[in-house]
Amino acid sequence: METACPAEGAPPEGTSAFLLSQLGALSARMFAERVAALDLTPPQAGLLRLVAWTPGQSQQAVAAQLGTPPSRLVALVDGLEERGLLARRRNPADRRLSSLHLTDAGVALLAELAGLAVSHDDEVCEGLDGAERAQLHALLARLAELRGLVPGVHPGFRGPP
Amino acid sequence: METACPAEGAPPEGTSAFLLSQLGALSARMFAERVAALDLTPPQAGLLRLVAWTPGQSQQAVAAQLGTPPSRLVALVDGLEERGLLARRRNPADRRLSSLHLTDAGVALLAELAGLAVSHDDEVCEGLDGAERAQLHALLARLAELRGLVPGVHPGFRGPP
DNA sequence: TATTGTTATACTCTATAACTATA
DNA sequence: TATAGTTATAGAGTATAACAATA
Repeated sequence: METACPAEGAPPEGTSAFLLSQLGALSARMFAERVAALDLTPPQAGLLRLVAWTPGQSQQAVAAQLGTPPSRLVALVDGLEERGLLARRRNPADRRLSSLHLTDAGVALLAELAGLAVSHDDEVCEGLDGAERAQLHALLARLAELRGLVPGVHPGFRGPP
Repeated sequence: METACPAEGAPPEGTSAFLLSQLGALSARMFAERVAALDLTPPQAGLLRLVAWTPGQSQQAVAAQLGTPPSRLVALVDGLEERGLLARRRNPADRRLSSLHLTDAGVALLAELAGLAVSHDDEVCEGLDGAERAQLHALLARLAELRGLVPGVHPGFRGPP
């Protein structure tokens, strides 16, 4: 597996960290292609997912969870609202706040997204048998938990500081 | 590990593909921070690495290997050349071609980069014991090979189509 | 005419900061 | 005055296409 490198002291390209970056980028690109078929970008899909998970939150709260500035949410929500997937509900008690909710169409699309995620995962793991997939998943889940990665928050967002 | 989701049909956020994207993005961000200490961007580091690996290639050839348009290389090479890390050598036989080579300073910096890559890998794998690290590395290497990922080509570049 | 490297331009994405409306 | 959402602006990074030099 190790190949000789003509330049003295060249960095090891085959580290797990490097492979993780490569495969992670590949997985993200493949996912982006798939959600594009649903006319969604990965950040839009991530927002949809988060709103489904914790409905009724304010845009500020959602932005904080995603680790993105609130201003970025505006265009994101706008796009999904225009397509009837997401809805802003003004809080009558404090009219500055608008809580986010999925519409029925949004829930339906989310179901499609779920199916897509399954086939995406299958494509990414293609070539590994069942036992190997379980091993890989266990190791990745361990690392993610150790690093405090928020489940469901897409890498398109930085995540909380 | 599985938590209930209030929205029907929410996509499984804990797939290996999703974890791979999350951890890959994290690893890439951590690497970017480390190379920033050497005043390099990840694409610059990737270019340095590739030139070390296959010195003397034309910019067109390097661009093709990285899967990036040749025009993008210009600024990249400019920056590294100004810092005395990389050198263009005009081919006297065909003066359109300029081959790329590392300078001594470039080789020295590459050695630093190698050390950095090792500690980066260690940081990414922190929390796993030796056996688990070996398992993880084997699985990732298998996947990378199956997907035809070019060793050493940084995710900052798309890679050959 | 074809090819290498370069420049010019435009586009996408994101963050920062100023603004409004409510409180 | 303080806060939620919005708008405006600017920056980084990249791709596309036009260009000049050389063959």
